[in-house]
Amino acid sequence: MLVDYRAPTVRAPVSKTHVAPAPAENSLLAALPRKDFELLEAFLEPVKLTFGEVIYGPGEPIQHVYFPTDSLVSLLTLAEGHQALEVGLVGREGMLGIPLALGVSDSPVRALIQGTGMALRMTAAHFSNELQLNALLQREVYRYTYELMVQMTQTAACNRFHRVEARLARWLLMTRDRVRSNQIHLTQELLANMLGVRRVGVTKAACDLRQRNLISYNRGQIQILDPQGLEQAACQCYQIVKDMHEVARA
Amino acid sequence: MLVDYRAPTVRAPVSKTHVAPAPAENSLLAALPRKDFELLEAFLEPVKLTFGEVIYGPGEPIQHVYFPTDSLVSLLTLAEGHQALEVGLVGREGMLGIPLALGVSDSPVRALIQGTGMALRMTAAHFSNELQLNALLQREVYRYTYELMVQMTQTAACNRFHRVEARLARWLLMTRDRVRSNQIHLTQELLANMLGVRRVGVTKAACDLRQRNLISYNRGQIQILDPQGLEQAACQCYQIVKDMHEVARA
DNA sequence: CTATTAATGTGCGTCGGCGTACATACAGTA
DNA sequence: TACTGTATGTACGCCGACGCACATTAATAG
Repeated sequence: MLVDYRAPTVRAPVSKTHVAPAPAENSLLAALPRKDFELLEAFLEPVKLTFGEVIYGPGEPIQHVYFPTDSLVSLLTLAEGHQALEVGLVGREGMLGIPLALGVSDSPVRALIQGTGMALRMTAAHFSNELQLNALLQREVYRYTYELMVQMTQTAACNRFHRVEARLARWLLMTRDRVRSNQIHLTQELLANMLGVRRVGVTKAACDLRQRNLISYNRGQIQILDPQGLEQAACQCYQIVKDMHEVARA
Repeated sequence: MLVDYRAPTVRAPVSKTHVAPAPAENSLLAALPRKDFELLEAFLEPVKLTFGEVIYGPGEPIQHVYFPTDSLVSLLTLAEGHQALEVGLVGREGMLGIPLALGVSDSPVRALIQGTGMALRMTAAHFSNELQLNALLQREVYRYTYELMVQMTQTAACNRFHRVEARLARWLLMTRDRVRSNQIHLTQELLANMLGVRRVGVTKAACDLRQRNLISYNRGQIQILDPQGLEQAACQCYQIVKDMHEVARA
Protein backbone atom coordinates (compact mmCIF):
# COMPACT_ATOMS: atom_id res chain seq x y z
CA MET A 1 0.00 0.00 0.00
CA LEU A 2 1.29 3.41 -0.91
CA VAL A 3 1.63 5.53 2.14
CA ASP A 4 1.97 9.27 2.09
CA TYR A 5 3.77 10.53 5.15
CA ARG A 6 3.17 14.18 4.54
CA ALA A 7 2.11 15.93 7.69
CA PRO A 8 -1.45 17.29 7.69
CA THR A 9 -0.12 20.79 7.33
CA VAL A 10 3.17 20.98 5.54
CA ARG A 11 5.53 23.28 7.38
CA ALA A 12 9.03 22.71 6.13
CA PRO A 13 10.17 20.58 3.25
CA VAL A 14 11.88 17.45 4.45
CA SER A 15 14.85 15.93 2.72
CA LYS A 16 13.74 12.91 0.77
CA THR A 17 16.95 11.03 1.43
CA HIS A 18 18.10 9.60 4.72
CA VAL A 19 14.68 10.06 6.20
CA ALA A 20 13.98 7.34 8.66
CA PRO A 21 10.29 6.49 8.45
CA ALA A 22 8.57 8.67 11.01
CA PRO A 23 9.01 6.79 14.29
CA ALA A 24 5.72 5.13 15.11
CA GLU A 25 5.11 7.04 18.29
CA ASN A 26 2.13 7.60 20.42
CA SER A 27 1.75 11.31 21.19
CA LEU A 28 0.41 10.71 24.62
CA LEU A 29 3.40 8.64 25.67
CA ALA A 30 5.74 10.87 23.72
CA ALA A 31 4.69 13.80 25.86
CA LEU A 32 6.19 12.12 28.92
CA PRO A 33 9.75 12.91 29.92
CA ARG A 34 12.14 10.17 28.88
CA LYS A 35 12.55 9.09 32.46
CA ASP A 36 8.88 8.53 33.05
CA PHE A 37 8.50 6.75 29.78
CA GLU A 38 11.29 4.35 30.65
CA LEU A 39 9.52 3.44 33.85
CA LEU A 40 6.48 2.48 31.86
CA GLU A 41 8.30 0.75 29.07
CA ALA A 42 8.70 -2.47 30.99
CA PHE A 43 4.95 -2.93 31.02
CA LEU A 44 4.34 -1.94 27.42
CA GLU A 45 3.99 -4.61 24.81
CA PRO A 46 3.83 -3.80 21.09
CA VAL A 47 0.90 -5.51 19.42
CA LYS A 48 -0.47 -5.50 15.93
CA LEU A 49 -4.10 -4.50 15.69
CA THR A 50 -5.86 -5.82 12.63
CA PHE A 51 -8.72 -4.26 10.77
CA GLY A 52 -12.04 -5.59 11.98
CA GLU A 53 -10.79 -6.72 15.37
CA VAL A 54 -12.86 -5.68 18.37
CA ILE A 55 -10.77 -4.89 21.41
CA TYR A 56 -13.59 -3.85 23.75
CA GLY A 57 -17.22 -4.84 23.77
CA PRO A 58 -19.82 -2.69 25.50
CA GLY A 59 -20.24 -3.77 29.10
CA GLU A 60 -17.20 -6.01 28.97
CA PRO A 61 -14.18 -5.62 31.23
CA ILE A 62 -11.16 -3.85 29.84
CA GLN A 63 -8.23 -6.25 29.76
CA HIS A 64 -5.61 -3.91 28.36
CA VAL A 65 -5.18 -0.27 27.61
CA TYR A 66 -3.83 0.56 24.16
CA PHE A 67 -1.70 3.40 22.90
CA PRO A 68 -2.00 3.34 19.11
CA THR A 69 1.08 4.30 17.18
CA ASP A 70 -0.06 3.88 13.62
CA SER A 71 -3.32 2.03 14.12
CA LEU A 72 -6.74 3.61 14.21
CA VAL A 73 -9.62 2.66 16.44
CA SER A 74 -13.17 3.84 16.49
CA LEU A 75 -15.49 3.94 19.46
CA LEU A 76 -19.01 2.84 18.66
CA THR A 77 -22.21 2.95 20.58
CA LEU A 78 -25.30 0.95 19.80
CA ALA A 79 -28.88 2.07 19.96
CA GLU A 80 -32.21 0.36 20.06
CA GLY A 81 -32.73 -1.37 16.74
CA HIS A 82 -30.22 0.66 14.81
CA GLN A 83 -26.80 0.25 13.39
CA ALA A 84 -23.75 1.43 15.26
CA LEU A 85 -22.72 5.04 15.58
CA GLU A 86 -19.22 6.30 16.02
CA VAL A 87 -18.74 8.58 19.00
CA GLY A 88 -14.96 8.81 18.94
CA LEU A 89 -11.95 8.13 16.79
CA VAL A 90 -8.65 7.31 18.41
CA GLY A 91 -5.25 7.22 16.81
CA ARG A 92 -1.70 8.03 17.83
CA GLU A 93 -2.90 11.16 19.60
CA GLY A 94 -4.74 9.20 22.25
CA MET A 95 -5.36 5.96 24.03
CA LEU A 96 -8.01 3.34 24.69
CA GLY A 97 -9.16 2.32 28.11
CA ILE A 98 -10.06 5.69 29.60
CA PRO A 99 -12.68 4.17 31.90
CA LEU A 100 -9.89 2.54 33.89
CA ALA A 101 -8.49 5.96 34.62
CA LEU A 102 -11.91 6.89 35.93
CA GLY A 103 -12.10 3.92 38.22
CA VAL A 104 -14.40 1.83 36.07
CA SER A 105 -13.39 -1.56 34.76
CA ASP A 106 -15.88 -1.97 31.92
CA SER A 107 -15.97 -0.29 28.55
CA PRO A 108 -19.22 1.47 27.73
CA VAL A 109 -18.55 1.30 24.00
CA ARG A 110 -17.35 -1.09 21.38
CA ALA A 111 -13.82 -0.40 20.19
CA LEU A 112 -13.29 -1.52 16.62
CA ILE A 113 -9.99 -1.48 14.77
CA GLN A 114 -10.46 0.74 11.80
CA GLY A 115 -6.92 0.88 10.52
CA THR A 116 -4.46 -1.98 10.82
CA GLY A 117 -1.29 -1.01 12.60
CA MET A 118 0.69 -1.18 15.79
CA ALA A 119 -0.13 -0.12 19.30
CA LEU A 120 1.55 -0.39 22.65
CA ARG A 121 -0.53 -2.10 25.23
CA MET A 122 -0.45 -2.62 28.96
CA THR A 123 -2.58 -4.78 31.21
CA ALA A 124 -5.39 -3.07 33.04
CA ALA A 125 -3.79 -3.89 36.39
CA HIS A 126 -0.42 -2.45 35.46
CA PHE A 127 -2.00 0.63 34.01
CA SER A 128 -4.12 1.34 37.06
CA ASN A 129 -1.10 0.85 39.22
CA GLU A 130 1.26 3.01 37.19
CA LEU A 131 -1.33 5.71 36.94
CA GLN A 132 -1.42 5.91 40.72
CA LEU A 133 2.32 6.29 40.91
CA ASN A 134 3.00 8.55 37.99
CA ALA A 135 1.64 12.07 38.19
CA LEU A 136 2.81 12.99 34.71
CA LEU A 137 1.07 10.01 33.22
CA GLN A 138 -2.05 11.07 35.07
CA ARG A 139 -1.74 14.51 33.63
CA GLU A 140 -1.56 13.22 30.08
CA VAL A 141 -4.30 10.67 30.48
CA TYR A 142 -6.73 13.11 31.99
CA ARG A 143 -5.93 15.74 29.43
CA TYR A 144 -6.77 13.22 26.75
CA THR A 145 -9.95 12.26 28.57
CA TYR A 146 -10.95 15.87 28.26
CA GLU A 147 -10.13 15.89 24.57
CA LEU A 148 -12.19 12.80 24.04
CA MET A 149 -15.14 14.40 25.77
CA VAL A 150 -14.88 17.42 23.52
CA GLN A 151 -14.65 15.20 20.48
CA MET A 152 -17.74 13.33 21.60
CA THR A 153 -19.60 16.54 22.23
CA GLN A 154 -18.80 17.94 18.84
CA THR A 155 -19.58 14.67 17.13
CA ALA A 156 -22.96 14.58 18.80
CA ALA A 157 -23.87 18.00 17.46
CA CYS A 158 -22.42 17.15 14.07
CA ASN A 159 -24.45 13.97 13.77
CA ARG A 160 -27.54 15.88 14.66
CA PHE A 161 -27.19 18.88 12.40
CA HIS A 162 -24.94 18.30 9.46
CA ARG A 163 -25.50 16.55 6.18
CA VAL A 164 -23.99 13.25 5.29
CA GLU A 165 -21.64 14.74 2.77
CA ALA A 166 -20.10 17.18 5.24
CA ARG A 167 -19.80 14.49 7.87
CA LEU A 168 -18.13 12.14 5.45
CA ALA A 169 -15.61 14.81 4.57
CA ARG A 170 -14.96 15.43 8.24
CA TRP A 171 -14.45 11.76 8.91
CA LEU A 172 -11.96 11.40 6.12
CA LEU A 173 -9.99 14.38 7.35
CA MET A 174 -9.95 13.17 10.93
CA THR A 175 -8.75 9.79 9.79
CA ARG A 176 -6.11 11.35 7.61
CA ASP A 177 -4.73 13.29 10.56
CA ARG A 178 -4.51 10.16 12.65
CA VAL A 179 -2.99 7.75 10.18
CA ARG A 180 -0.95 10.47 8.47
CA SER A 181 -1.78 9.16 5.07
CA ASN A 182 -4.07 10.22 2.26
CA GLN A 183 -4.90 6.62 1.60
CA ILE A 184 -7.70 5.16 3.66
CA HIS A 185 -8.80 1.56 3.57
CA LEU A 186 -12.50 1.26 4.25
CA THR A 187 -15.67 0.24 2.48
CA GLN A 188 -18.73 2.40 2.23
CA GLU A 189 -20.63 -0.17 4.23
CA LEU A 190 -18.35 0.34 7.22
CA LEU A 191 -18.32 4.06 6.70
CA ALA A 192 -22.10 4.04 6.90
CA ASN A 193 -21.83 2.43 10.30
CA MET A 194 -19.48 5.12 11.52
CA LEU A 195 -21.71 7.93 10.37
CA GLY A 196 -24.94 6.26 11.39
CA VAL A 197 -26.49 6.41 7.92
CA ARG A 198 -27.38 3.95 5.16
CA ARG A 199 -24.70 2.62 2.90
CA VAL A 200 -26.53 4.22 0.00
CA GLY A 201 -26.24 7.56 1.72
CA VAL A 202 -22.48 7.18 1.82
CA THR A 203 -22.40 6.18 -1.82
CA LYS A 204 -24.21 9.32 -2.84
CA ALA A 205 -22.05 11.58 -0.71
CA ALA A 206 -18.88 9.88 -1.92
CA CYS A 207 -19.96 10.18 -5.54
CA ASP A 208 -20.43 13.84 -5.06
CA LEU A 209 -17.07 14.38 -3.41
CA ARG A 210 -15.46 12.44 -6.22
CA GLN A 211 -17.15 14.51 -8.89
CA ARG A 212 -15.67 17.54 -7.24
CA ASN A 213 -12.24 15.91 -7.49
CA LEU A 214 -11.75 15.95 -3.75
CA ILE A 215 -11.36 12.22 -3.40
CA SER A 216 -11.10 9.10 -5.50
CA TYR A 217 -11.88 5.57 -4.45
CA ASN A 218 -12.20 2.03 -5.54
CA ARG A 219 -13.49 -0.97 -3.67
CA GLY A 220 -12.45 -0.03 -0.19
CA GLN A 221 -9.54 2.17 -1.10
CA ILE A 222 -10.21 5.84 -0.60
CA GLN A 223 -7.70 8.43 -1.67
CA ILE A 224 -7.82 12.03 -0.56
CA LEU A 225 -6.86 14.15 -3.55
CA ASP A 226 -7.49 17.64 -2.27
CA PRO A 227 -7.30 17.99 1.51
CA GLN A 228 -7.98 21.71 1.44
CA GLY A 229 -10.98 21.32 -0.78
CA LEU A 230 -12.21 18.60 1.50
CA GLU A 231 -11.99 20.96 4.45
CA GLN A 232 -14.26 23.30 2.55
CA ALA A 233 -16.73 20.50 2.06
CA ALA A 234 -16.56 19.44 5.70
CA CYS A 235 -18.41 21.19 8.48
CA GLN A 236 -16.56 23.41 10.90
CA CYS A 237 -16.71 20.62 13.42
CA TYR A 238 -13.47 19.37 11.98
CA GLN A 239 -11.60 22.55 12.67
CA ILE A 240 -13.18 23.05 16.06
CA VAL A 241 -11.99 19.71 17.39
CA LYS A 242 -8.60 20.11 15.80
CA ASP A 243 -8.08 23.56 17.26
CA MET A 244 -9.13 22.31 20.65
CA HIS A 245 -6.53 19.62 20.43
CA GLU A 246 -3.81 22.09 19.64
CA VAL A 247 -4.85 24.52 22.33
CA ALA A 248 -5.06 21.80 24.93
CA ARG A 249 -1.52 20.73 24.14
CA ALA A 250 -0.14 24.24 24.38
CA MET B 1 -45.13 25.13 43.51
CA LEU B 2 -46.28 21.66 44.41
CA VAL B 3 -43.37 19.33 44.81
CA ASP B 4 -43.63 15.60 44.74
CA TYR B 5 -40.84 14.02 46.73
CA ARG B 6 -41.51 10.46 45.73
CA ALA B 7 -38.33 8.72 44.79
CA PRO B 8 -38.13 7.61 41.15
CA THR B 9 -38.46 4.01 42.28
CA VAL B 10 -40.37 3.57 45.48
CA ARG B 11 -38.62 1.12 47.75
CA ALA B 12 -40.08 1.37 51.21
CA PRO B 13 -43.00 3.42 52.41
CA VAL B 14 -41.89 6.34 54.47
CA SER B 15 -43.80 7.57 57.48
CA LYS B 16 -45.71 10.68 56.53
CA THR B 17 -45.33 12.22 59.95
CA HIS B 18 -42.15 13.67 61.41
CA VAL B 19 -40.49 13.46 58.03
CA ALA B 20 -38.04 16.27 57.62
CA PRO B 21 -38.15 17.40 54.01
CA ALA B 22 -35.61 15.26 52.22
CA PRO B 23 -32.32 17.02 52.94
CA ALA B 24 -31.26 18.83 49.82
CA GLU B 25 -28.21 16.73 49.30
CA ASN B 26 -25.87 16.19 46.46
CA SER B 27 -25.37 12.48 45.86
CA LEU B 28 -21.78 12.88 44.92
CA LEU B 29 -20.90 14.62 48.15
CA ALA B 30 -23.23 12.40 50.11
CA ALA B 31 -21.23 9.38 49.01
CA LEU B 32 -18.24 10.68 50.93
CA PRO B 33 -17.68 9.53 54.50
CA ARG B 34 -18.74 12.15 57.01
CA LYS B 35 -15.14 12.88 57.86
CA ASP B 36 -14.14 13.66 54.31
CA PHE B 37 -17.21 15.73 53.77
CA GLU B 38 -16.46 17.82 56.83
CA LEU B 39 -13.03 18.60 55.47
CA LEU B 40 -14.61 19.96 52.33
CA GLU B 41 -17.42 21.78 54.01
CA ALA B 42 -15.30 24.78 54.86
CA PHE B 43 -14.86 25.53 51.18
CA LEU B 44 -18.43 24.90 50.14
CA GLU B 45 -20.77 27.80 49.77
CA PRO B 46 -24.50 27.34 49.19
CA VAL B 47 -25.74 29.42 46.28
CA LYS B 48 -29.04 29.80 44.57
CA LEU B 49 -28.99 29.10 40.86
CA THR B 50 -31.73 30.81 38.94
CA PHE B 51 -33.42 29.61 35.80
CA GLY B 52 -31.77 31.11 32.73
CA GLU B 53 -28.46 31.85 34.41
CA VAL B 54 -25.36 30.73 32.54
CA ILE B 55 -22.62 29.52 34.83
CA TYR B 56 -20.09 28.50 32.18
CA GLY B 57 -19.61 29.75 28.66
CA PRO B 58 -17.79 27.67 26.06
CA GLY B 59 -14.10 28.47 26.09
CA GLU B 60 -14.37 30.45 29.28
CA PRO B 61 -12.48 29.65 32.45
CA ILE B 62 -14.30 27.78 35.17
CA GLN B 63 -14.49 29.95 38.28
CA HIS B 64 -16.32 27.54 40.53
CA VAL B 65 -17.39 23.95 40.58
CA TYR B 66 -21.02 23.32 41.52
CA PHE B 67 -22.71 20.45 43.28
CA PRO B 68 -26.43 20.86 42.60
CA THR B 69 -28.71 19.85 45.42
CA ASP B 70 -32.10 20.66 43.97
CA SER B 71 -31.13 22.68 40.95
CA LEU B 72 -30.81 21.36 37.43
CA VAL B 73 -28.24 22.35 34.86
CA SER B 74 -27.92 21.46 31.23
CA LEU B 75 -24.74 21.29 29.21
CA LEU B 76 -25.08 22.71 25.74
CA THR B 77 -22.88 22.68 22.72
CA LEU B 78 -23.18 24.98 19.75
CA ALA B 79 -22.78 24.10 16.12
CA GLU B 80 -22.20 26.07 12.95
CA GLY B 81 -25.32 28.08 12.25
CA HIS B 82 -27.63 26.04 14.41
CA GLN B 83 -29.33 26.31 17.71
CA ALA B 84 -27.86 24.76 20.81
CA LEU B 85 -27.94 21.06 21.57
CA GLU B 86 -27.94 19.50 24.98
CA VAL B 87 -25.22 16.95 25.56
CA GLY B 88 -25.68 16.44 29.26
CA LEU B 89 -28.07 17.07 32.11
CA VAL B 90 -26.74 17.48 35.62
CA GLY B 91 -28.66 17.45 38.84
CA ARG B 92 -28.07 16.29 42.40
CA GLU B 93 -26.46 13.12 41.11
CA GLY B 94 -23.48 14.97 39.70
CA MET B 95 -21.39 18.09 39.53
CA LEU B 96 -20.29 20.84 37.19
CA GLY B 97 -16.70 21.66 36.45
CA ILE B 98 -15.39 18.26 35.43
CA PRO B 99 -12.72 19.77 33.16
CA LEU B 100 -10.90 21.00 36.27
CA ALA B 101 -10.59 17.43 37.43
CA LEU B 102 -9.03 16.65 34.07
CA GLY B 103 -6.50 19.43 34.37
CA VAL B 104 -8.22 21.86 32.04
CA SER B 105 -9.36 25.25 33.22
CA ASP B 106 -11.90 26.09 30.51
CA SER B 107 -15.35 24.73 29.98
CA PRO B 108 -15.99 23.31 26.50
CA VAL B 109 -19.74 23.75 26.83
CA ARG B 110 -22.27 26.24 28.00
CA ALA B 111 -23.87 25.40 31.32
CA LEU B 112 -27.37 26.76 31.59
CA ILE B 113 -29.54 26.63 34.69
CA GLN B 114 -32.62 24.71 33.75
CA GLY B 115 -34.24 24.42 37.11
CA THR B 116 -33.98 27.05 39.84
CA GLY B 117 -32.61 25.67 43.06
CA MET B 118 -29.64 25.44 45.34
CA ALA B 119 -26.15 24.15 44.79
CA LEU B 120 -22.99 24.00 46.80
CA ARG B 121 -20.09 25.63 45.14
CA MET B 122 -16.35 25.82 45.61
CA THR B 123 -13.75 27.93 43.89
CA ALA B 124 -11.78 26.28 41.14
CA ALA B 125 -8.56 26.69 43.11
CA HIS B 126 -9.95 25.09 46.24
CA PHE B 127 -11.46 22.26 44.27
CA SER B 128 -8.27 21.46 42.42
CA ASN B 129 -6.40 21.53 45.66
CA GLU B 130 -8.82 19.38 47.62
CA LEU B 131 -9.02 16.91 44.79
CA GLN B 132 -5.28 16.40 45.05
CA LEU B 133 -5.50 15.73 48.75
CA ASN B 134 -8.63 13.66 48.95
CA ALA B 135 -8.57 10.25 47.32
CA LEU B 136 -12.21 9.55 48.04
CA LEU B 137 -13.27 12.78 46.45
CA GLN B 138 -11.21 11.80 43.42
CA ARG B 139 -12.94 8.49 43.29
CA GLU B 140 -16.37 10.06 43.27
CA VAL B 141 -15.48 12.78 40.80
CA TYR B 142 -13.93 10.41 38.31
CA ARG B 143 -16.75 7.96 38.62
CA TYR B 144 -19.13 10.75 37.77
CA THR B 145 -16.93 11.79 34.87
CA TYR B 146 -17.41 8.31 33.52
CA GLU B 147 -21.16 8.54 33.99
CA LEU B 148 -21.23 11.82 32.16
CA MET B 149 -19.33 10.31 29.26
CA VAL B 150 -21.82 7.49 29.03
CA GLN B 151 -24.68 9.93 29.17
CA MET B 152 -23.12 11.95 26.37
CA THR B 153 -22.55 8.84 24.30
CA GLN B 154 -26.10 7.67 24.66
CA THR B 155 -27.47 11.13 24.01
CA ALA B 156 -25.47 11.34 20.82
CA ALA B 157 -26.98 8.12 19.50
CA CYS B 158 -30.42 9.12 20.69
CA ASN B 159 -30.27 12.46 18.93
CA ARG B 160 -29.22 10.72 15.77
CA PHE B 161 -31.74 7.92 15.66
CA HIS B 162 -34.82 8.58 17.67
CA ARG B 163 -37.89 10.63 16.97
CA VAL B 164 -38.65 13.89 18.65
CA GLU B 165 -41.51 12.44 20.64
CA ALA B 166 -39.41 9.67 22.18
CA ARG B 167 -36.61 12.10 22.95
CA LEU B 168 -38.99 14.52 24.58
CA ALA B 169 -40.33 11.74 26.77
CA ARG B 170 -36.81 10.78 27.71
CA TRP B 171 -35.89 14.32 28.58
CA LEU B 172 -38.88 14.72 30.83
CA LEU B 173 -38.09 11.50 32.65
CA MET B 174 -34.44 12.39 33.11
CA THR B 175 -35.44 15.75 34.48
CA ARG B 176 -37.96 14.18 36.78
CA ASP B 177 -35.33 11.90 38.25
CA ARG B 178 -33.05 14.81 38.94
CA VAL B 179 -35.46 17.30 40.42
CA ARG B 180 -37.55 14.57 42.04
CA SER B 181 -40.74 16.22 41.03
CA ASN B 182 -43.37 15.59 38.40
CA GLN B 183 -43.66 19.29 37.83
CA ILE B 184 -41.24 20.79 35.35
CA HIS B 185 -40.94 24.45 34.57
CA LEU B 186 -39.86 25.00 30.97
CA THR B 187 -41.23 26.43 27.76
CA GLN B 188 -41.36 24.53 24.50
CA GLU B 189 -38.99 27.04 23.01
CA LEU B 190 -36.28 26.11 25.52
CA LEU B 191 -37.09 22.45 25.19
CA ALA B 192 -36.53 22.75 21.46
CA ASN B 193 -33.05 24.01 22.17
CA MET B 194 -32.27 21.07 24.39
CA LEU B 195 -33.44 18.54 21.85
CA GLY B 196 -31.97 20.36 18.87
CA VAL B 197 -35.26 20.63 17.00
CA ARG B 198 -37.70 23.36 16.06
CA ARG B 199 -40.09 24.69 18.62
CA VAL B 200 -42.94 23.51 16.42
CA GLY B 201 -41.53 20.03 16.59
CA VAL B 202 -41.77 20.10 20.35
CA THR B 203 -45.32 21.42 20.18
CA LYS B 204 -46.39 18.51 18.04
CA ALA B 205 -44.67 15.93 20.18
CA ALA B 206 -46.04 17.49 23.35
CA CYS B 207 -49.56 17.59 21.94
CA ASP B 208 -49.32 13.94 21.20
CA LEU B 209 -48.06 13.00 24.65
CA ARG B 210 -50.85 15.05 26.15
CA GLN B 211 -53.49 13.34 24.06
CA ARG B 212 -52.25 10.08 25.42
CA ASN B 213 -52.70 11.46 28.95
CA LEU B 214 -49.04 11.05 29.76
CA ILE B 215 -48.42 14.70 30.49
CA SER B 216 -50.28 17.95 30.81
CA TYR B 217 -48.88 21.40 30.44
CA ASN B 218 -49.67 25.03 30.34
CA ARG B 219 -47.45 27.93 29.45
CA GLY B 220 -44.18 26.65 30.73
CA GLN B 221 -45.53 24.30 33.37
CA ILE B 222 -45.26 20.68 32.43
CA GLN B 223 -46.78 18.00 34.61
CA ILE B 224 -45.96 14.35 34.27
CA LEU B 225 -49.18 12.44 34.77
CA ASP B 226 -48.12 8.91 33.97
CA PRO B 227 -44.42 8.22 34.48
CA GLN B 228 -44.71 4.59 33.49
CA GLY B 229 -46.59 5.37 30.34
CA LEU B 230 -44.01 7.99 29.57
CA GLU B 231 -41.29 5.37 29.85
CA GLN B 232 -43.13 3.40 27.22
CA ALA B 233 -43.16 6.41 24.96
CA ALA B 234 -39.47 7.13 25.55
CA CYS B 235 -36.67 5.30 23.82
CA GLN B 236 -34.63 2.73 25.69
CA CYS B 237 -31.89 5.32 26.01
CA TYR B 238 -33.55 6.42 29.20
CA GLN B 239 -33.29 3.04 30.85
CA ILE B 240 -29.81 2.40 29.56
CA VAL B 241 -28.35 5.50 31.13
CA LYS B 242 -30.30 4.96 34.32
CA ASP B 243 -29.16 1.37 34.67
CA MET B 244 -25.61 2.39 34.06
CA HIS B 245 -25.89 4.90 36.85
CA GLU B 246 -27.14 2.30 39.27
CA VAL B 247 -24.55 -0.27 38.27
CA ALA B 248 -21.74 2.23 38.56
CA ARG B 249 -22.80 3.07 42.07
CA ALA B 250 -22.93 -0.54 43.18
C1' DC C 1 -59.88 47.04 30.60
C1' DT C 2 -57.16 47.25 26.85
C1' DA C 3 -52.62 46.75 24.80
C1' DT C 4 -48.72 44.07 24.59
C1' DT C 5 -45.90 40.24 24.92
C1' DA C 6 -44.98 35.47 25.55
C1' DA C 7 -46.48 30.78 24.78
C1' DT C 8 -48.77 27.53 22.09
C1' DG C 9 -51.24 25.59 17.93
C1' DT C 10 -51.86 24.83 12.77
C1' DG C 11 -50.91 24.64 7.87
C1' DC C 12 -48.01 23.95 3.78
C1' DG C 13 -44.41 23.16 0.61
C1' DT C 14 -39.60 21.41 0.66
C1' DC C 15 -35.87 18.38 1.53
C1' DG C 16 -32.72 15.00 3.32
C1' DG C 17 -32.49 10.63 4.60
C1' DC C 18 -34.87 5.93 4.98
C1' DG C 19 -36.15 1.29 3.35
C1' DT C 20 -36.13 -1.48 -0.35
C1' DA C 21 -35.09 -3.46 -4.53
C1' DC C 22 -32.26 -4.14 -8.17
C1' DA C 23 -28.39 -3.25 -11.51
C1' DT C 24 -23.61 -3.06 -12.43
C1' DA C 25 -18.63 -3.69 -11.75
C1' DC C 26 -14.73 -5.67 -9.90
C1' DA C 27 -11.64 -9.42 -7.51
C1' DG C 28 -10.56 -13.86 -6.37
C1' DT C 29 -11.14 -18.68 -7.20
C1' DA C 30 -12.31 -22.82 -9.44
C1' DT D 1 -12.83 -18.81 -18.52
C1' DA D 2 -16.84 -18.83 -15.98
C1' DC D 3 -18.48 -18.45 -11.25
C1' DT D 4 -19.20 -16.22 -7.05
C1' DG D 5 -19.17 -12.97 -3.61
C1' DT D 6 -18.26 -8.28 -2.44
C1' DA D 7 -18.40 -3.41 -3.50
C1' DT D 8 -20.62 0.24 -5.68
C1' DG D 9 -24.36 2.78 -8.35
C1' DT D 10 -29.30 3.97 -9.33
C1' DA D 11 -34.25 4.39 -8.70
C1' DC D 12 -38.62 5.20 -6.19
C1' DG D 13 -42.02 6.00 -2.74
C1' DC D 14 -42.26 7.42 2.05
C1' DC D 15 -41.77 10.04 6.16
C1' DG D 16 -40.01 12.99 9.71
C1' DA D 17 -38.28 17.21 10.32
C1' DC D 18 -37.39 21.86 8.37
C1' DG D 19 -38.45 26.75 7.36
C1' DC D 20 -41.84 29.90 7.28
C1' DA D 21 -46.05 32.23 8.04
C1' DC D 22 -49.85 33.06 10.71
C1' DA D 23 -53.67 32.16 14.18
C1' DT D 24 -54.91 31.66 18.89
C1' DT D 25 -54.61 31.88 23.73
C1' DA D 26 -52.89 33.10 28.33
C1' DA D 27 -50.26 36.34 31.43
C1' DT D 28 -48.72 41.07 32.37
C1' DA D 29 -48.47 46.00 32.26
C1' DG D 30 -50.24 50.52 31.68
